[in-house]
Amino acid sequence: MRSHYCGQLNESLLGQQVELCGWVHRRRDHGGVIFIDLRDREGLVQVVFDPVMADTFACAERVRGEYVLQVKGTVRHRPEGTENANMPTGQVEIVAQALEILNRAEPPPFSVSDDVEVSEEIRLRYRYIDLRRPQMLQRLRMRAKVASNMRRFLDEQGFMDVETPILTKSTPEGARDYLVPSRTHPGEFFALPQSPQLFKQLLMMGGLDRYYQIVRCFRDEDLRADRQPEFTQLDIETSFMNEDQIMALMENMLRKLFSDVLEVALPNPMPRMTYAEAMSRFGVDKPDLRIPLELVDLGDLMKNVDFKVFSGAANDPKSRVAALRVPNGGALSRKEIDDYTQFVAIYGAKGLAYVKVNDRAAGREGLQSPILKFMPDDVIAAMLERTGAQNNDLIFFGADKTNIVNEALGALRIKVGHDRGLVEQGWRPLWVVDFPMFEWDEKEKRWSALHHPFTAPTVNDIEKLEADPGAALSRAYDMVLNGTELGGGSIRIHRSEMQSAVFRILGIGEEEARDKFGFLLDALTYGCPPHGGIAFGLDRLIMLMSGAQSIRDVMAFPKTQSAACPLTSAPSPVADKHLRELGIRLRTTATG
RNA sequence: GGAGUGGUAGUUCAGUUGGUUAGAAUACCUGCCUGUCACGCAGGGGGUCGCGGGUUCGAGUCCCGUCCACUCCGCCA
Repeated sequence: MRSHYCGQLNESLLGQQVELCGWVHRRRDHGGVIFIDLRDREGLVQVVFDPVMADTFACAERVRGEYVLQVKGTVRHRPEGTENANMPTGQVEIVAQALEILNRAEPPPFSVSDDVEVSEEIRLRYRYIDLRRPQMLQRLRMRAKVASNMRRFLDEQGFMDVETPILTKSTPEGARDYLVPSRTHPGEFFALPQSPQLFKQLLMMGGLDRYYQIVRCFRDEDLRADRQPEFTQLDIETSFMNEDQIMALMENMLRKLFSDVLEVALPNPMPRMTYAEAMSRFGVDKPDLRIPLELVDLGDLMKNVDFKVFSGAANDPKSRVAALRVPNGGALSRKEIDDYTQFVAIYGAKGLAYVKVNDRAAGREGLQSPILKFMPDDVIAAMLERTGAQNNDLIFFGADKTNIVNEALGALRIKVGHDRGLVEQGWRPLWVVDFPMFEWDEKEKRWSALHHPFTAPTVNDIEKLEADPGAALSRAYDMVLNGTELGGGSIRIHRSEMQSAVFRILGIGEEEARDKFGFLLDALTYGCPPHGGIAFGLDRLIMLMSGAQSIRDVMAFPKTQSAACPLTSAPSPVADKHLRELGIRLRTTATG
C-alpha cells in the first residue's frame, strides 16, 4: 500500500489500495452511506463509507467538523451520474476499508474555502486555519518556488549564500531601528538589521566576490499594504562588476523566474529610464507603464497668464505647471471631478483645475472650464496641441511646488487610470537610473542621501561633488514592475576618501562617522574592491506575481497595521524580573 | 501624529425618522429523507449591537471619548 495525497488520485490508480491523511472538508449522509470529502494540501477526494463495513462506518459516524483522519481504501470509478466536474479527483472515489480519527476538531470559526469572504482580522487570529485555504496555500507555494528558483539561478552563477548577523549595530540614518537590549552590556542595545548593507560590503572586502542571501530585514516604521515591520529581501552583492553587468545579470534572473513560475516572457533587454524622465513624465520614480497617461509640462506657456496660480508657479524654478490628459474624460461628472480634487488634496494640492474638450476645432468655444477666461487664445491652442487633446477629453492641471505637482498628478494618474479602466494587461518592468545623489531636506536644513550614504556618485572628483551636491548623480538603479518598486541597488563607494566626503556632505561629522561607521572606513583602507549590488523585496515580488492585494497575503504570519500579531498577541509586557536583568525600568507613560 | 472607511449571532451581512421581544443567510445541534457533492425537508439553540460616558420617557440608531481592523498622508536613507 502506498500513501498518497488526496489531490493526486486519478484513474491510473483504479483498483489500488491507498492510504490518505487529511482534514474533513465536508461530510454527508446519503442512502445509508456516509460520504466524506477529505482534503489535504493537494486537493480533495471523496471517501465512501459503506454500512457493510460496520467498523469503518461506525467510526465515520462519529466524525464531526474538521476532524483529522487517516483513511485506507480502494480507488474506484464513481458510479455513473455521480461524477463531480468541480473536483480534480471527481472521476474517482475511495471506498474506505479502515478509518482512524487522528484528532477530533472543533468546528472552525470560518469556512476553509476560498469562496467565503472573511475579515482579515479573523483570518489572522486563526491564521493556522486560514493557511488551509487553497488560495493561501497557493501563494505560499509560489513563494517557495520563487525563492528556490532564485537560489538555483544564483548558485549556478557562482554566488555564495552567506548569513549575516541579526543582532547588530544601530545606525543613525534611515528607518527607525528595532532595538534589542543587551543583558551583558546593561544600557546598551543591539539593533535588528534594516538590511545587511554594510555586512555584504564587508564580505566583498573579505574576498567573497559573489554573495547572496534571502534575509529578513526589520524597520520600525508605520505599515502599509506593501510594508511590514519585518520583510524578506533577496540581497546580492558582487565585486568587480559595473552597473550594466549587475543589471544584465538580474534581468536574466527575473526573466528565468517569470518564465519558470508564471510562463511569462519579460522583455530582453528591459527598458531603462532616467529618474529625471520618470519624474517629468509620470511624477514618480516608480512609474506604472501599464497606464498610458502622462504628465505634460506647460510652465513655459503659462508665464504670463492672468491666472496667478499658474503664472506664479510657471515663474518659480522650484515649482511646476503640468497637465494630465484623460482620454474620454469629458464623461466625468462634476461630483467625480470634485472627488479627484479632494484626492489630490491629500498630497497638498490646493486645487485641481480642468478643461473639458467638447469640440477642439471650435477653439475656445468648444471648451468648458472655469480657468479659460484667464488664458489668451494662443496659450489655449498651444496647450491643446501639447497635451494632444481630442474631442471629449478632459485635461487636469497642477500648478504648485514641483514635488506637490508631481505627487498629486502622479497619484491622480494612477487613480484615474484604474477608475477609467485604462490599465493595460501584462508585465512592464523598468530600470530607473541616474538618481540624484542627494536631496535637500527642507525641515532638517541639510542634504540627505536619496539611496543610502554608501552609494557611489557618478563623478570621482571629490571637490566637484562637494561644490554642488545637488547636481550629483548616483550610480544607483531601481527595478520597478507595474508601478511597484521591487528592488534597488547601486555601485558602492570603495574609496575611503570618497566615503568620508559623502558623510561630510550629509552632515555626519568626523567623530560621528568614526563612531558609527569606523569599521567600514577602516575596511575601505585595506584593499576594498570596486563593488556593487542590489536587493529585491521578495514579499512584494510574490504579491505581484500572485495577484495578492497586500504583502500580508503572501506571508504566513504577518503583523497588523499597528505592528501587532493577533495570533500570538505580540508584542506583550514582560516580567519585572526580566526587565531588571536587562537594567531597564519602564516610564509610566510611553511618551514620558 | 493626521484623514477616511468599518466594528450587530461562530462567520458574512441587513437593521428606515430614535420606538414592541434586534433579523437574514450560512455554520452549529436534533430528527427525517436521500449516491450526494453549496444535497433536501422540519425543528432548535445562539447577541455585552467593540468599550466607556452623555442626550432622551426611550439609543444598535444621535453626541463626546476610547479601543481594534483596513486604506492613505506623514514616516519608510
